Amino acid sequence: MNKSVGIKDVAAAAGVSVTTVSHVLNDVVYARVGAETRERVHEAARRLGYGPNRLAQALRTQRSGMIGFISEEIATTPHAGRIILGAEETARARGYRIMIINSTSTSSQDSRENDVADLLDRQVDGILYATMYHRKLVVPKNLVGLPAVLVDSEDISHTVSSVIPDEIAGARSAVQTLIDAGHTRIGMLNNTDDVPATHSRLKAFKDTLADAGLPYHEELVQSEASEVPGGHQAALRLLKTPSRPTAVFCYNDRMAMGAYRAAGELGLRIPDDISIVGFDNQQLIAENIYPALTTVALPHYEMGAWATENLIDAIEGKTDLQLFAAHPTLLPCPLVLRDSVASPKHQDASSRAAPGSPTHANT
Amino acid sequence: MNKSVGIKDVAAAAGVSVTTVSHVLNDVVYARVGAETRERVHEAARRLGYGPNRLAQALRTQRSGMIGFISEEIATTPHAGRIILGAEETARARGYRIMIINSTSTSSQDSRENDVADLLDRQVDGILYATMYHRKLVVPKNLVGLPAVLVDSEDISHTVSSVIPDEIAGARSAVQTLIDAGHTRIGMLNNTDDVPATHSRLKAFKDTLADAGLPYHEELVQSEASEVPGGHQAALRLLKTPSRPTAVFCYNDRMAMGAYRAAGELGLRIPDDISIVGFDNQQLIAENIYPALTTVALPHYEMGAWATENLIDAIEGKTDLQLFAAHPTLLPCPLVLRDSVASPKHQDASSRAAPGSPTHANT
DNA sequence: GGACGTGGGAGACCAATGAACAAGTCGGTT
DNA sequence: AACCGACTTGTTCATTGGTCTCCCACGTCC
Repeated sequence: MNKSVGIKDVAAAAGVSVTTVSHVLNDVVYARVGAETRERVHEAARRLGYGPNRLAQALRTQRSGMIGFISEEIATTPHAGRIILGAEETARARGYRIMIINSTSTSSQDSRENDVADLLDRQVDGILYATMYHRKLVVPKNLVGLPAVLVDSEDISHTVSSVIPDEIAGARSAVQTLIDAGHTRIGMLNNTDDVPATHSRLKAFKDTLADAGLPYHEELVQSEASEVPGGHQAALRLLKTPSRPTAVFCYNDRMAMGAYRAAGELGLRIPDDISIVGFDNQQLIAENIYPALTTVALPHYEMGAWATENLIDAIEGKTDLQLFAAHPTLLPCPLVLRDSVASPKHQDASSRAAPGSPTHANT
Repeated sequence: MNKSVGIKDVAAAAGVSVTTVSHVLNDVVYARVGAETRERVHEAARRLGYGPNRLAQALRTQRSGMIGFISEEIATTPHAGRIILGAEETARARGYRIMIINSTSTSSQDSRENDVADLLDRQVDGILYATMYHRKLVVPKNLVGLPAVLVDSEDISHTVSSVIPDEIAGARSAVQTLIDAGHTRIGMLNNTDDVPATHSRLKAFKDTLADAGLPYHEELVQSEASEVPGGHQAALRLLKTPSRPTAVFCYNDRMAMGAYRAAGELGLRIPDDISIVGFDNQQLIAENIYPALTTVALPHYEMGAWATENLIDAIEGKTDLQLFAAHPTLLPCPLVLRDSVASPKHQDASSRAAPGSPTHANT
């Protein structure tokens, strides 16, 4: 096409050397250039529509202004988009761009190392490594020593810094909002996978109950696969216990969706007969089921932003990421209030709605 | 850190010149290098873990191997992830990488041009421009003439090639599946926005009815905002008409979700009393509502892949994108069969389920 | 006439590619 | 015996688009 304009075109147009053009356009402090020459250069650059070739620049300065972003399963979860967005926006604000590589949670350690090497060949200044849910992983070994931050996961050996959601605090606030509404018999629908969230959310559940002086019974926690059918099954078991809880804290929004169905089948209205809170704030679900679900948001955007901000600080020598490596940084999980929580009806806990009685369907 | 190895390190290790290393590593056809030397070079490169500096390479060859991806609202729709994934995977398979820039549908024409210029400064070989839903747009003027493909939108002036979903065929197959199940009174819940999909899906609805010799009545189409509440309202109107349809084609899955709620409230079971088909195949909804929703999938992954494949072909001179510019390329929208469609019960159409009768909740 | 200040340029360098050229070998020719 | 290609095997050098470290020319001042 139209041969793109280079610095030498600007130099010729302004009648100066390329060195001078570089000096004025980069505002080099030690450069001594007359005001009039300066103006000529700027004018010529503007007129020709000059933009520096970032590759040539990168080659010389050893700084590409590019950040590699390795993400597992970019597409399987809407959350990934939020992380990318957080990373992209803060990177851009600081003059960096994001180069994306998609990986899978099942890919071999070798292939992970290749992804890193690949990015390194392209001279990225740093690497963001994101997983699709919070977990502990062994990082590719060529990642250590580099400016790098893990997003939504922890390095099992604690050599790479990382940022994760504060599950405990988030789960506590979810349970607390139930307690604050006056509930004293609260159940939980938990996940069966051995991931950090399963344990932290359960621990937060127990601790919050204990702090409030509320009793905890084994049968109040029912576990199943963390999908809608699992939530449905677990909720059915939970809601059929002799002393039915008046509120349920769900491992995630999908299980909560299953709980909605179970409640509907048992003729229980939400939130009148039973309050429900979820986790994850998957908008498509939480906003759209009826009544809208009160849940805990995962700070995906914020994690992407935090990781990028600190990665760039490290790249620019303003921070030492090693300082963060020992412990993951925790970001708050804010409670999102919607319509699925209410005060329990003050009547004898044994008075149950007759199954099959007229009721609104919960969608 | 460890000074990364360059071609000259390999050259030194193998006892040859850098040119020779370049020649053997790139398998340059006209290079005459002895087999033994070749082996020495390969061995040295392997031993040192050499990988070429892609930036230097790009500078010299005027080909960066990078594709710019401008996406509107990366995070607002899960669909964007599928497009990115399709683009990333096919790009990677061909040795290219994706550089992402997030834009917004509200950003000014100037800012769009800046995004393109930005990518150009970084020497991308081509540009993918994706929107979050199918629409017509005026492209940044510095995009024309470049290797570029629009994903999920059309250039209003038809100068840039693009790929979009085949809405018509997709909608037809949705309606047809209802007809094939034996339905003769079919309603539609449509969107109120003036976007291409609103018109194509309606047209496909009417045409398919006509082709099957089925009558079309105005009151069979109810329009509202294309979200759950809109679907709920529109479905309520539609299902309360004197001659209630036995099947409903919904503009999208969110409206279908609203229809589920309306059906539940009216004591209508899906699919026994009413069959429903959606559009979009938003997995979080379609797979999780009860019963699972039969719907039409939008080929996001495929559009990303097609666009990238053809963009790279154009970059490599194997294709002329101008050939595609006049008409957008249509990709099929496959029907995804789940559980929300059944044959209508063969009884008098006036026998209605009594509202409020015992029923499963539809979640 | 040396020191100093001002305005600007030459040329190396970053890590590669690629066109042109050079050195060594060998068989054949005159 | 000397020379002449032809072939093999590598190397030299310019180039890509910038940045950056000197360096130089010219005035001026004391």
